[in-house]
Amino acid sequence: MSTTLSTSSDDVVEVIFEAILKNRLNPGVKLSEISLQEEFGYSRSVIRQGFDRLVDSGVLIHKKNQSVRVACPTEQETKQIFKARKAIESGVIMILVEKYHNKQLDLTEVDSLVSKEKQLHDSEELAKLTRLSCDFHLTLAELCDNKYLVESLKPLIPLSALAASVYADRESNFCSFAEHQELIEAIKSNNLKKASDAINVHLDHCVQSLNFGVQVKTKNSYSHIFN
Amino acid sequence: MSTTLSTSSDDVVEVIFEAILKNRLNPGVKLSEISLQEEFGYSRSVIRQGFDRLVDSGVLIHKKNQSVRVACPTEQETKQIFKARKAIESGVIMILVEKYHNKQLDLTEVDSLVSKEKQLHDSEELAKLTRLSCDFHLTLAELCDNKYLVESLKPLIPLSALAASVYADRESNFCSFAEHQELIEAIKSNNLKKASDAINVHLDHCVQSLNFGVQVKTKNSYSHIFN
DNA sequence: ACTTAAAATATTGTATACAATAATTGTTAA
DNA sequence: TTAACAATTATTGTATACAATATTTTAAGT
Repeated sequence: MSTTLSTSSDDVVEVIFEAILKNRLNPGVKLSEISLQEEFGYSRSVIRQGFDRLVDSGVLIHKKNQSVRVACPTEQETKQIFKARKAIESGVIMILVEKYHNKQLDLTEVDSLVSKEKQLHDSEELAKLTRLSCDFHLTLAELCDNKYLVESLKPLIPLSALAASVYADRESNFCSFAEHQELIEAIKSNNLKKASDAINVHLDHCVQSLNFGVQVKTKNSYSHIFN
Repeated sequence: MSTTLSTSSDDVVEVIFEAILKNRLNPGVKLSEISLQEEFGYSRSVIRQGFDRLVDSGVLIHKKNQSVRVACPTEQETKQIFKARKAIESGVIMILVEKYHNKQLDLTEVDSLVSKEKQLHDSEELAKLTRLSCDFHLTLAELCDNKYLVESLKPLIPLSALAASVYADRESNFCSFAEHQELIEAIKSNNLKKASDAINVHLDHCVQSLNFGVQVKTKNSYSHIFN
């Protein structure tokens, strides 16, 4: 839930979210307040405000008297994240089906998102794809016109991206645009059951595509990752 | 999502949540940092950290350069809050039905919560009832063993309590313990459909019991509400 | 070379100072 | 009395200082 009028710490939150979605900030990376002070031009207190909010959402981890670190979801946490997403996003889809049925829903934005995904997929630019597929899920939530639902989902998206950056290998089809397309078609078909199944299957597939056997490796440097 | 090791601002968050659930802090009440400084014994920076987190969750409202205020959900916001809850709590119930079916769920805690609710209802101590019915819903979420789901639901509970304190009149049966009992029975019957319907109907009833015609009145003083 | 311990450095936790802004009070005029 | 405006007070937004804690480096001993 953002403050009614934007404050400086919003920048910090936004930039770090963005860096995670762009795969610039990797799981486990340490972020010290004074270092980022130079990066942002704000004083430590402002940086810290942003950190606190990110810690609250689970995207940063904070142990007392230690620097915050980018979260590195375990296998169990990843499964929890997607279970929570299934709950929230099932609700999102239910609302959207109803809205669509009542002709109160404009899907052109998501349609174009999906076709952009297809383009990037075909041109094999995988780095940017993560970003787009995150946008897809968040945009669906935003179309519900329910800020509480959006705020519930919001932290789970970068967390999912972090999980993917740890456990998804190159050839794994982590968050398939084809399934996004099917989901939209299901909504358009006014078929609640079909749409509901589609989102649940899609999110299950996300988890199934991950390889939890990999050795988790964390990086420590973070220069030039915020622009 | 709490910090891994607890910090001082946790106290602030906890105490304010508590005060709302106990109906001590009413919607619209202004909270200044320096005033609460004396109340808590922490310095302004710590109070502010707590405020920031509560603003993030939507429980406090913050406009730039003005004191934070306890949220006062509008009719539309209240409906959004309960729509979001339906999404999240439907997911909660699905998980619990599965867990119960696999004999991995111990319901004694919620059973005793419901019977306490019944006792309070019979003795007509309505003030404490709000607190218990909030606990009921949060406890169900906690039984899922999914911190993300719990954190999604957590801010919606005090927001619901605030909505109730504005729109529920004395005789309205806002969050009926009888329906809580039915919900638990449905889970125990291993009937997913029945349980899923029960939570949706219950949350719909909560909204329907509210009277949005009332004149919203906000208080301004807040002495002796935190203990 | 390797381990351990101590010293030095860096970073966080909290309090506080000061400027910018909002809220309040007081005064004057109609 | 009431309304409008000015002066005062109170409160927030941000930066910074200092103590407490963690991390890193250095040095000594084996």
